[in-house]
Amino acid sequence: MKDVKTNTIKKMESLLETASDVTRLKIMLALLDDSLCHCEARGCSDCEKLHCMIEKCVNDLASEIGASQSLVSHQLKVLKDADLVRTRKEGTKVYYSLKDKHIRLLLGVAYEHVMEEEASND
Amino acid sequence: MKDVKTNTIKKMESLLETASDVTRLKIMLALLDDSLCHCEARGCSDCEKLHCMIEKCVNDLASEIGASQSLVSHQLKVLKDADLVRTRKEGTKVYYSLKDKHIRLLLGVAYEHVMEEEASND
DNA sequence: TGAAAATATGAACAGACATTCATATAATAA
DNA sequence: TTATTATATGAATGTCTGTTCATATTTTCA
Repeated sequence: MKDVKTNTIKKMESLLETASDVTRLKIMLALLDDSLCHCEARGCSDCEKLHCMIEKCVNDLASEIGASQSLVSHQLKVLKDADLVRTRKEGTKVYYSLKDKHIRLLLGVAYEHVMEEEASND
Repeated sequence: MKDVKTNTIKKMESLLETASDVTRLKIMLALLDDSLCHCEARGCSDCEKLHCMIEKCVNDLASEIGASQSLVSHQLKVLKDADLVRTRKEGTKVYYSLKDKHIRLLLGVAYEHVMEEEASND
């Protein structure tokens, strides 16, 4: 990890920057929900036991996290442009899901860090 | 991962936000450098094989990443306030090191995501 | 065709933030 | 003490970004 190229660091910044927003985190956590896994039915290839990927449309995400349709759509565009989510169109609806296991890992690491911090002190 | 508390999400945002800056990433990557490990000599307890933790003082970090002393000090304060680094004072010098393995993991996941992305396309 | 549903987009504003410059503080040595 | 080294801090500035509101686009169905 010694000589990391400037361009690589910029891409790391972009990834973390995109992930570091409450609204976008709520969206991604909603897409990380492990209680509603339909991976097998959808033929998902890189499903993991506890961090299973699901997909939800814009309005459902908006009502689930309690934000306006416009805001969610704006932030989904940010997530899409940064390649953190993928889309699937069906009629008038657009279903969003997390891009790959790196994103799930990133959320998992951040989550565990916060949880351990909460458990240890303050 | 279904019902994540608002406060937990805010802490996740704070962690990721703190990590998502080129200058701070350069600093942390400099502290992740695996070629200068002195962990055993320092009695480091949570050292890992390839991601060994080291410590460096402010001026050394500044010259290593090519930034001003003031900027590095400012950003180190941000990292310290967010609990991503720890400090050790020795005379007039202050040595900084990464806080724990979660931070190393976070950097590792972000790094691998970018590297795989670079390898696969664009 | 027109209406309705779902999503996307553009403009605008307020608040936050990274960087620089100058200066202050702390610790050591002479 | 004074000088020097190392680090921290305050103010100022320019830029970026999250959110809202209004509106546009796209698709389906009658």
